[in-house]
Amino acid sequence: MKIDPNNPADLSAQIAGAIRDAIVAGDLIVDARLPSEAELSENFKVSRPTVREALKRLAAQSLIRTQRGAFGGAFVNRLSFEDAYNQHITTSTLLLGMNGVSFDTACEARFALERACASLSAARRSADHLATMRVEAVRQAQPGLSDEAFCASDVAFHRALVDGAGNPVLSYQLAGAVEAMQPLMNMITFTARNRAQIVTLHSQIADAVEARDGGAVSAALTALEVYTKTLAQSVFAARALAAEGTVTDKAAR
Amino acid sequence: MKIDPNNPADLSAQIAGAIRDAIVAGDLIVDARLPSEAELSENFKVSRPTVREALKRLAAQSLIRTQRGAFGGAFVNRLSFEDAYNQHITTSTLLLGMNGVSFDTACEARFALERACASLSAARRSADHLATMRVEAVRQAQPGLSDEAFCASDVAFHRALVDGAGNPVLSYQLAGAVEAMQPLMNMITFTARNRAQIVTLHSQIADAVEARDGGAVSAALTALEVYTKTLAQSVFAARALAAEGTVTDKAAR
DNA sequence: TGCAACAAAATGTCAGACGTTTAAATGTAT
DNA sequence: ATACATTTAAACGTCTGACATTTTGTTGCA
Repeated sequence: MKIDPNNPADLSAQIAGAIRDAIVAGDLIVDARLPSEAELSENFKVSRPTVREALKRLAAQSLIRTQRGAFGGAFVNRLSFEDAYNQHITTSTLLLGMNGVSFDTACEARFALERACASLSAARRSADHLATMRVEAVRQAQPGLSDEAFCASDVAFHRALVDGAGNPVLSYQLAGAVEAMQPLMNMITFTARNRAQIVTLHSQIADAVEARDGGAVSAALTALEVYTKTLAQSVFAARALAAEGTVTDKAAR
Repeated sequence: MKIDPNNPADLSAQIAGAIRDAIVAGDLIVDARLPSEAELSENFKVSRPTVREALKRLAAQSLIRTQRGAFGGAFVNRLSFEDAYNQHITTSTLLLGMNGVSFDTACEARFALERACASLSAARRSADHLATMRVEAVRQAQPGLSDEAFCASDVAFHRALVDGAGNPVLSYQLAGAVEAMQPLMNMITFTARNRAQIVTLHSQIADAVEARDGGAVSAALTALEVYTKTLAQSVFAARALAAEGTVTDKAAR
C-alpha cells in the first residue's frame, strides 16, 4: 500500500487513492487508526502538508474522521446512511444542474424509482409514515405557503412514502432522485389550482397506501408524473413565449 | 461567501463548505475560475496550506479541477455522469459493506429499482443493448468462468438492461445499486446448476426485452430476485453449518 | 486515595521558500 | 509584417520548520 510512483502528478491524490483502496479492499477496517501524519509522510516519502491534503480528500468523502490530541489521529469512518444521503444528494443535484438534464428526463427517473417502492411501501408502511404523508398533504393545501415551502413539503411527503418501504438501501438511493429534483421543481410557479390538483393526487396516494394497495399507489404516482410533466411543459412554454416577447419588444425599438 | 466564524474548528472544512455552497447555489458557474490560492488565503485570512486543504476537499468530490501554470488555478468542474457514477458506486459499496446490510435487503432494493426500468427498457432499448445482454448471457454459460468473472458479466448484463431505458439519470442511480451488490454476490460460490438457472432467467429477460414486453421483464426479474435470495440463503446456511462444525471439532479435541 | 499540575502526542495552522508548468508577452530574423 | 524562439510572470505543487491547540496519561502532592 506504500506504492507511490515517483513522477507524474499530484502526490496527494495518489496517496489518497492508495489509502482509499486499502479501505475499500478491507485492509483497513472500521475504526482502525491510520498512522500519524508524521509516520505517513515518512512511509510515503513526502512532506506532512502533502499527507494532510491526501487525508482531507478522504475526509471530504467521509471515509475517515480525525481526532485531535494524544492518541488522536485519523480513523476509518463508518459511513453512516446520513452521510451517504447528503453526499448523494449533493452529487445528484449538481449532476442535474450542470448537465442540462431536461425536466422530463429527471421527472421520469424520479417517478420510475418511486414506483419501485410503491408495493413495498403499501405492504410495510407504519402508521407513522402514513401520518406524515397526511400531515404534509394538509400543509400543502394551506393557502399562504410559498412555492419553496410547498416543494419542501412535497419532498417530505414522497420521502415518507419511500421510507415506508422499510428498506434503508432503497431510501438512500431514492433520496438522490427525489431531493435532487427540488431545484427543478422550485423553478415552477404553482397556481392555486395546480396545487389543489397535486394535493388531490397526494391524497389518492395516501389513501392507497392506507389501503395497502400497491397497484393503486403506483397508478396514482403515474398520474402525478403525467400531471407534473404537463404542468412543467406549460410553465416552460409560457416562459419561452414571454422571453420571445421581450426579444420582439427589443427588436421593435 | 467570505464568511468564516473565527473559532470553532477546521477552517479548511468551513472554507470548502463556503465554496461548495457557492457552487451549488449557482454563484460560481461551470468553468468559472476561482481566485488564486494566494488571493483566497488573503480573502479568508488564512494561510495558503489551509486554503489548499479546502481545495483538495472539493477536488475529491470532483467539484473543481486545478490547472497549473500561468492563468491556471482552480475551476468549477462540470460534474460528468462518469465521475458521478464512480463516486456513487464507491459510496454505495462502502455503505453496504460497513453497515451490516443484509443480503436480502440489498437484493430487494436492487431488484425493486431494476424493475423500475423494466418497462422503459423494453420500450426503448436499442439493438445494441439487446445484443450486449445476449453476449453476456452466452459468456455466463461458459464452463471455465471464475466466480468473479461470472459476477462481472452479471453486472454488465444488468447494466445493459438499465441503460436500455435511455434515461441517463436512471442509469446513474441504478449504477450504485447494481454495482454495489457485486462484493456481496462475489461471496457466493456458484455451482454449475446455479449458473444454468441464472442464465435461463437472463435469457427470459432478454427474450422479454426483445419482445418489448415490460411486464414479462418485470416478472422475470422477480423470479431472478427470488432465486438469488434462496441461493444466498442456502449458501450462507451451509457456511454457518461449516463454521459450527469447526467449532465442534475444536471443542472435541 | 483524590485531585491538580505537567508532559507528551497528535492534529491544526502559519510563514517562507523553491521547483515546475504553462501561457502570454517580448524580441529577433526572415 | 509574419513566424518563430526567448523571456517573463503567474500559478500550482512541494518542502522545511515552527508554533498553537487539544486531548490523554502520568506524575506528584495533599
